Amino acid sequence: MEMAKQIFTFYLRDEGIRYSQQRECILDVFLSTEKHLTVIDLYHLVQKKHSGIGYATVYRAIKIISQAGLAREVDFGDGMLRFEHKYKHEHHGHMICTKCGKFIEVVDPQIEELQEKLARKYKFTPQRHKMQIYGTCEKCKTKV
Amino acid sequence: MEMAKQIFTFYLRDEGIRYSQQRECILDVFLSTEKHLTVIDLYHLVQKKHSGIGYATVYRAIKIISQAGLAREVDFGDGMLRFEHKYKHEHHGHMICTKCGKFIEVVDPQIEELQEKLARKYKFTPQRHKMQIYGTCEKCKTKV
DNA sequence: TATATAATTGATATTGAATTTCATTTGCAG
DNA sequence: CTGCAAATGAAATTCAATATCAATTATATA
Ligand SMILES: [Mn+2]
Ligand SMILES: [Mn+2]
Ligand SMILES: [Zn+2]
Ligand SMILES: [Zn+2]
Repeated sequence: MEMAKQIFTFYLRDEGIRYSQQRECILDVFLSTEKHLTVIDLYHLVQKKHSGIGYATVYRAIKIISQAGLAREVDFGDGMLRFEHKYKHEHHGHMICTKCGKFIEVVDPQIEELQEKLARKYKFTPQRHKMQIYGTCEKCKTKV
Repeated sequence: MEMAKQIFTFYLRDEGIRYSQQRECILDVFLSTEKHLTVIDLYHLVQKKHSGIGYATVYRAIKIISQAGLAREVDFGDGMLRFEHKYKHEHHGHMICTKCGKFIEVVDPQIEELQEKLARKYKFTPQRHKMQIYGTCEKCKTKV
């Protein structure tokens, strides 16, 4: 079994949360894509495998998957929360095209370091951070 | 008249948007505080001066104030959009305490420069960007 | 393995901020 | 002034997030 599923199984056990086919299916579907999914997106994907699984179950499952450390919530400011992989995916920022919605994931150790430094300066204990650049991607730049 | 109000007046004229007592009052109230206000916050403050002004008018006015370049929308991820001053306030990130809600405004030219560099690297034309660090402030660190 | 029981599920209801609608009011050009 | 389009304020609508609840199901234990 892949490591991500192991982590999930152990998390369930540790927290006294029950295993269920629904939760396994939802995790499988989530792990099988690298997209930044909204709950509705994930629900539609899950429907293809098991049309009986309800929206509320998907909603609750992805929350648990997040708590288990396998997903990270990302907010692109468009009114819907998204979920992306967290396990074996290093922290990154996003550059989001305001025209086509496409985004680029960016990693910059220098920025990360400077952020740590800022936190130290203000005696702030950082837990998570967010870096987003909104603008126009190369393709959309040339469009009218 | 202060410059900010000038800018607003000219923006209204340029856009063919009418002047109104309500809009002026809402702008005055907004300019008179340095807080990060939600629409409801601003509405309550406006109520103290002119109790007849409705929520929808405040909502519409702060949007116009933003468009005029006097306010910036900030999203601390708690489900309510906030507005802060933009005019004569340099761009900054936020460190937000997840325990008490307090936040610290941080400016780091090095990070800004690195972000520009990242954008260039991906041929991305940046319009605005966001940097937020969530964690625990000095006071809350010691609490249970 | 059968049973008790507490967690989970799925349909549905609720919440709350954002946004829209619309009848009335008002700014302002002529 | 007057006419009329824009603005206002109350209320309605939207929609994602979250809660509710009766039916179902996983799992501990006898
Ligand atoms: Mn990502
Ligand atoms: Mn600020
Ligand atoms: Zn684009
Ligand atoms: Zn604090």
